[in-house]
Amino acid sequence: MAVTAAPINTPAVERSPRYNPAEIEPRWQAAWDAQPELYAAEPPTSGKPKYYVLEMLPYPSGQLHMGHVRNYAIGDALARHMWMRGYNVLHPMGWDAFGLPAENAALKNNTPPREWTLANIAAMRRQMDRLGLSYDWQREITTCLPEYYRWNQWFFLKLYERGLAYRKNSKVNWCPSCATVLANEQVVDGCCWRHELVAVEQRELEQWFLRTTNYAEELLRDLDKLPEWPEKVRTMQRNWIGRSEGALVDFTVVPDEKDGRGHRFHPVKLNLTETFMEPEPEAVKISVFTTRIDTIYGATSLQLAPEHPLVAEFAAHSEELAKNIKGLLDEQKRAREMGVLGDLEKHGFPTGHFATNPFSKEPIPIWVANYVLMDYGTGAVMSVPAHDERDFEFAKKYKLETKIVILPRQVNNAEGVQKEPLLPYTEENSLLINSGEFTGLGCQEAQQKMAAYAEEQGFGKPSVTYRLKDWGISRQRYWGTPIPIIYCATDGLVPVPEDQLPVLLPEKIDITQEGGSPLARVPEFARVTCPKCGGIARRETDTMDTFVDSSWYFYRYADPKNSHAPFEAEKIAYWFPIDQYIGGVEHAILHLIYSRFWTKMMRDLGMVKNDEPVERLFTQGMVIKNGAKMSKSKGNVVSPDDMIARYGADATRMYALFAAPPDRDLDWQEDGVAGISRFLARVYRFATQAMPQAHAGRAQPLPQQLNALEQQLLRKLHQTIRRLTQEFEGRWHFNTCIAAIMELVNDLTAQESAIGQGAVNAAVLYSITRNLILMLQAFAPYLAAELWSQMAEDTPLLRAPWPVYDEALAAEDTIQIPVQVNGKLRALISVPVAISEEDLRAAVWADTKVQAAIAGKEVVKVIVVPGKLVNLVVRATSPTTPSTDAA
RNA sequence: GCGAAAGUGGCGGAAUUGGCAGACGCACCAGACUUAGGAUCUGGCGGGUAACACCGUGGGGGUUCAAGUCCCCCCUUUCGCACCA
Repeated sequence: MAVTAAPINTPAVERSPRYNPAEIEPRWQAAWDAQPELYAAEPPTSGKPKYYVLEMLPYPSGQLHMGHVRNYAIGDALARHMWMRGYNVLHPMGWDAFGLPAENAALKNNTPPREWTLANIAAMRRQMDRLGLSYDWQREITTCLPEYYRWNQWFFLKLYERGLAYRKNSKVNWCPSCATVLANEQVVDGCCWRHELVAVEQRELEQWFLRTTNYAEELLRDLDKLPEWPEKVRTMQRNWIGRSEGALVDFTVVPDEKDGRGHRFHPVKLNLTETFMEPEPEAVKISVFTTRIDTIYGATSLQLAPEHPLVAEFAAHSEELAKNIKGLLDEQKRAREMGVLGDLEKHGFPTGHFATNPFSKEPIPIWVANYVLMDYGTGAVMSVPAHDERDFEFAKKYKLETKIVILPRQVNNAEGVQKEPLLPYTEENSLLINSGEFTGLGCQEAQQKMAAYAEEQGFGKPSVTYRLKDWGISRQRYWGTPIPIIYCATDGLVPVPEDQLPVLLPEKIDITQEGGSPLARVPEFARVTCPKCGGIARRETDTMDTFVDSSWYFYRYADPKNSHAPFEAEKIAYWFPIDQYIGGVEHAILHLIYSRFWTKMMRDLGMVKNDEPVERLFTQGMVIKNGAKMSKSKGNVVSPDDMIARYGADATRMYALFAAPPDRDLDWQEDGVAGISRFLARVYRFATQAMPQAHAGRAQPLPQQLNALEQQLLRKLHQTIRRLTQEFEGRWHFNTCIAAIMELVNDLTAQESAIGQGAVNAAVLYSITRNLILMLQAFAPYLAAELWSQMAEDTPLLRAPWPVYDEALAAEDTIQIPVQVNGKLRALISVPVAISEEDLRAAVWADTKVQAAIAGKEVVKVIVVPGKLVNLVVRATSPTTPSTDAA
C-alpha cells in the first residue's frame, strides 16, 4: 500500500497569520481521515523491521478522561517516532465493549446495551480522532460484536476439549452490586474491584473455571524472561501466584473411647491425599500443609479452619461445639462484610478430639481456629507455637504447650551456654533438637529428609502450594459472551459444535433488576435442542467474564478480519511479541496475568510460538488534580474536550507529556496547558516567518564556513536532536525532550531579527526549521503537519527519516569551567573545550577572582577534572593569620 | 507488621556516570507597546545581604578535594503484600 504524498502536503487554505489550532487541527484531521492508509501497518514484505506498539484498549464509557489522553499521547509519540526511525509500525486501537455499565445504562435510560455501547464507541472515536492519534483504524476491533466474541467461544471449546475449562460447584465471590460472581483477581481487600465499598459475599454456586493453575509454575518462572517489565508488576504477580514449597503430612484422628463404638466418624477423603479405607475400623486422617516440617516435633495442636468438613462432623455430635463454630463463622462473615477480615483477633475452640503426630507418635489436641483459611493448603495446619508467630500468639492466649525443637547454630550468649531463644524463633539457619532421629540436622536438610521419610512411610509427601486459584469465568450477566454449552437431560453437558458458532447474544431483552442470569429469562435463547440427541435441552445462560475478551484481543489486531480462525499463525509470528505495551498499573494482576495465561495456552494449542505476549511493559502514572485522583465526587475532573476546545489537541497532548515524566503521577494545571499553547504559537510564528528565507536554502549543502551565529544555532539543534534520540531509546523522559525543544526555540526567537536580516545562511535556516518540525511531530502532530506542508516536501511527514545528529556540530568549542576553592564555587572561566591540562591550570591561576579567593592561603592540592571542573584545596598559610577571635 | 518507590524554590519539575543545585514551564514582580487587555515583547525571580559573606535538595551522622546523587540511623507520603501455615 503505497502512501500517496500529494494530499498530505497540500496547504489547503489560506494560513492565518497567528497560530490558530481551532482552524489548523480540524483541517488536518479531515485530511488524515480521508487517508486511512497513512497510518496503516505495512505488510511483512515491506522489508522494514516491525514494531508493535500498543496502548490498553478502553472500555467505551462514552467519554475519554485525562488518563486516556496521557496513555495515548505516550503511545502516539512512540509510534510516530518509530515510523520516522524506519520501522513498520503496528499501532491499533479497539474497544473492550462488553461489561456491566451497558446493562446499568440500559436500566437507567431504557436504551439497549448494544445501542448504548456503539454510540459510546462512536463518541470516543471522535475524541480520539480529534486528538490526532495515529491509529490504524482498519484494524479496529470491538469485543461485543459476534465477529469477535465468536472466537471467545471457539477458544472456550478448545479449552473444554483439553480439560482446561471445567465446571464445578464451589464457594465463589459474589458482588451484590454487580449481581454476579467475581474471580479472585477481581476482589480487592474483600470488596469488588468496581465497587470499592461493596463487600464481596461467598456463595455456593456451580460455575465454569479455566485451569490457570496448570500454568502457575510457568507463569511464575517466566517472569524472569520479562526483564523489561517494571519490577513492581513482576513482584505483584509473584505475590499473587504465591508459590510455597513444603510438605503434606497426615495426622490420624485418635478414636473416641467414650463413644463405645471405638469410632464414630465417617471416613473423610481429603482431596490431597489418597487414603485406602479399610471397612472397619476406619482411620480418619487430617492432611496438613506445612513449609516447616522440620519443626513438626514441636507441634502441640492441630488447627482446623471453621469450614473444614471434619469440623462439621465433630460438631454433629456436640451441641456446644456446633454453637461455637457457628459463632466463628458468623463473626468471619461480619468481618468480611466490613472489610476487616485481616484484623480479626485470633481465637478458636478445642474440639475435644485428638490426633497422632506421625513423627513423634504423640497425641495432640484438635482445635478449630479462625486464623486458618479453608481456601489455602488443606484448611488444616499443625500448630508449632515455639517456631511460628501466629501459632505463638494463639498458644499464648489459650495457654497451649510450647515445645522448642530448633536452636541457633551458634551459642547465643556470652556465658557460653545455649539458652532458650526468644520465642517465636523461626530462623532457618538452625539445628534440630528433641526431634527423634532427625535431631542434630540443619533445618533445610531436615525439611528434605523428613518429607522423604513421610513419603516412605506413607503418611505424607513433599508438596508445592500456590495461592493462585483457577479463574472463575461465569458471570450471571447479560452483556457478555455466551458460554457455548448445552445441558441435555439425556446427554448431559454438550458443547456447541464448532460449526454452529457463534452462539449469538439475543438483542431483544428486557433488562431488569431481578436476580439470576438475564439470559435465562429469554426462552428463545435458553430453550434449544440437543446437538447430539435432538431432544429438549437448555443453554448455559451465564456469560463470560469480560477479561476473557481482553486476554487475547491484541492478537486479533494482527488479523482482524479473519472469518475462519481467530488469526493466522504467520501473522502472529511476524508481529509478536508486542514490542511495547503501555497502560495503567491497575491491571498488573488482572489483565496482565490472564493474558499471559492465554498466550501460554494458545502456544500449547500450537497457535502461537511466543511464550509471552509482551516484551516491554510501561505503566504510566495517574493524572491527578490538586493532589487527588480525578473523580466526580471530588469535583476535580478535567474534560479533554474542554482542554481541546480552549487550547487545541496539540497543546493538550503536549502538556500531558511535559508536566511530568510518564511513569510518575501528573498534576494537571490548566495554566501549564496555556503555557504550552503559547510555546506552540511561538514555534508557529518563527517557522512561518522563516519559511520564505528557508526555502531558498532547500537542497543546498550547509556552507563550509559557518559564522558564529550559524554555529551556535546548529550546535543547539544537534544537541536537541541528540537529546531526543537518546530519550526515545532510553528512559522516555519526554518532559525533558519538550524542554529541550523549547530551549532551541528560545535561542531561535532570540535571534529572530538577526535572522530576518539575513544573518543566517538559508541552507542552515532550512535545516533548522525542517528538523524542528520533525522533532515536533511526536508531540504536536497537527502543528508539525501544518508547518511541514509549508516546507513543500515530497515525503509524508510520518515517513520522513528521523534526523541524525552530528557530534561535531553538537560539540561546544568553548566551555565554562567552574573553579572551586575548598569545594565552593569561586569563579567560572571560559576556555576552549580541547584545552590541555597545563593551559587550564594557567588559566585558573590567571583569573582574578581565583587569585582573590586564594590570597593569603596555601594551595595544598589541585584537582583537575578535564572538561568538568577545577577544585583548589587551600589552608591558611600560617597559624598567625589574624583569625584571633578564638579566645 | 513486611516490601518497594518517592521527598529539591510559591507550584510542576531538571540535574542520565559523585563534579556549577534549581534547566524548561507555571505563578509572581518590573518595564515596553497599547487612550483600561486573561494579547505580545524585554528583564527579574531559592533564602539572605546595600553589596559581599553566608545558608540551602525531609531530619541527623558519615565517606570524599567534591554529595540532591554513595553509606548508616530516623521521619513523612504513596503504592504493593499482610493470618498463605
